[in-house]
Amino acid sequence: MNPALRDRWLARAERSMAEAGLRAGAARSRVVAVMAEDGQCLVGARDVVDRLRDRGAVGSQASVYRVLDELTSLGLLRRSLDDQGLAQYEIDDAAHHHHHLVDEDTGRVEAFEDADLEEAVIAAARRLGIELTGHEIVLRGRRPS
Amino acid sequence: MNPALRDRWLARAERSMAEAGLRAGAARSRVVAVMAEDGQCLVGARDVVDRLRDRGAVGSQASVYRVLDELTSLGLLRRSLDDQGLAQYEIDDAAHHHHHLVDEDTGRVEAFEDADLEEAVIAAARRLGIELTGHEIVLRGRRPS
DNA sequence: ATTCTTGCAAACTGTTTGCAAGCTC
DNA sequence: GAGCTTGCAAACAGTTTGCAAGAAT
Repeated sequence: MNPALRDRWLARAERSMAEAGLRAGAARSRVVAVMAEDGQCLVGARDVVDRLRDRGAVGSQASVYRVLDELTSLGLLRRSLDDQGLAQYEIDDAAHHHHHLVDEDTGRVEAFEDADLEEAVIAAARRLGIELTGHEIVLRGRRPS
Repeated sequence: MNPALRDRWLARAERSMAEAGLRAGAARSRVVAVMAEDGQCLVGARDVVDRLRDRGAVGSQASVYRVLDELTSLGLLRRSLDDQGLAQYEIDDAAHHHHHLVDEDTGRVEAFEDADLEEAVIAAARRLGIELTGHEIVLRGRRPS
């Protein structure tokens, strides 16, 4: 977990929520706090629910899902689905552009950045004659032991 | 739709199914036929169901889902999920390695191949120190009009 | 004749929604 | 005090599964 990123995002989140007229209710505050810490790479919506319920911090999963959805609409989170169709979220931060690496052995997902790969994507888009608006890359593999 | 690919896949499908002791029931045959034609790029499971039901070719969606799942287990199809978590399938053919390009305007998905991009992926995996077992790339963009 | 396949309907699971009570500003 | 938030429970949708009737070999 990257503390600088966490704080930057928290600051932005607070600003965005205030601007949108959203109040600091219990569920919302807790979800934001969890995402700032654990949402720097993909977290399952279910995991967020469980983490908050274990702590007794949030009463219902509906609230968690609702807040995650809201934060996504505000551009604070990015939503995706895992292989099984379960919702996952991660912080949406312009300066933290990254892709995902899935370990075939453990199933664990981690983030990576690679400037050359980015350039290759841009070059490919040019060859295809499209104006690129986004892209996602998932690498699957194993770490040699 | 590429007829050569269709025929190659149909032949392989027939062989694999026979080897597995699967019989040529109505539902299975129809699903295979549809996938050979329309499954060269991602098709929604639901679309397959609808297409076959409109034709009166298959009585229940359960059969379609079952067959799609079977074909995936046999390595004949590859399964994924769209943005909304709906199941999608496409032909799994070694010689037809491709990625996907999503048109931001229409939402339509099409396949593309790009050798340089493939190399960039391999190079990135090497830099990351992983043994690559697979990868997926989704490009989003729009075609300049 | 035997075994696989199909269709039906019910079950399942994660996610979403309606509503009344509670809390924030 | 007004109106946003929350929690509960019920609804939802796509997908999966159990089972009895119907085919394929």
